[in-house]
Amino acid sequence: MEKKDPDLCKVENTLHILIGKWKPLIIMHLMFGGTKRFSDLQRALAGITTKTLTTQLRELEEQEIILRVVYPVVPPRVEYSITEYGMTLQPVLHLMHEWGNAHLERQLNKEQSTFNNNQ
Amino acid sequence: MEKKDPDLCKVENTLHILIGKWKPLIIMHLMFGGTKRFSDLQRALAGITTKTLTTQLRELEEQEIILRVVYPVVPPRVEYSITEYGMTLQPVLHLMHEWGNAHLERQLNKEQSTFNNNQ
DNA sequence: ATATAAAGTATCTTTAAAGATACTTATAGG
DNA sequence: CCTATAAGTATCTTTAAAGATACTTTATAT
Repeated sequence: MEKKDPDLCKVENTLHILIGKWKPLIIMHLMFGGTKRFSDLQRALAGITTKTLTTQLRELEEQEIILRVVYPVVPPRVEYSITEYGMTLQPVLHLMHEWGNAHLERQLNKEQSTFNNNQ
Repeated sequence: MEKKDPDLCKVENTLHILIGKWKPLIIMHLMFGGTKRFSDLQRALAGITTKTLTTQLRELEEQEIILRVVYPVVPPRVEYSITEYGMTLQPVLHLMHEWGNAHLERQLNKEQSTFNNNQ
């Protein structure tokens, strides 16, 4: 990027962590809501299936963004939390949030002015 | 995010702009390489098909991230460039690049230590 | 009259992500 | 001994993104 060589672009690395319909939401729930159980997350992410949630959590765990702790009890108890490393994503997510918010407002304004022009 | 309400999370707005196997690369080419013709981009993004390139460019144009200028000549000449608004993505991409780069190095170190442990 | 060039369209096929649904496991409590 | 419970698996189907390939347009140079 500094060398103006897009082949050296590492943006995809970050994108790869974040891509997945539910991943940003999962990360933010754990980042700001603290430790959560599987069923807590499933409740919070209304509409996600167990299979999808499992897949997303396993991928995030593999990347060491989240931690999975299993308590050997019956019925099972599994707790998910953000790792220290996962927390390093916070500034990135924050900036993306800011830009995304501004982008949304821009789009609303655009629609509004289209509406006005059609009056 | 500030209110710790992930439903208000706007990260997806940004992600939506960036998602697409080639979009970050297209944006960065135009952001750092300046105005480019369709065929320039196709050459730069080795392996992309015309259909895919067209789709990605049209979506970015629709979001006003890039500008498409058609010169009415034969054979056609079409130039793509980043918009002023598109340039506002630069800090976001920069941070994503930094994090992605660090993440890559971390993964390489991890592999290295696995290798050492297996010696 | 024909071939060429740039920037696409139009279709069809492949692949990957996500969703729906049913099943499993092991034990504590009634 | 039967049931309920949490955290999943296992399969199958749907949907969306991307890729492959062939075709189109039209003024100009040959």
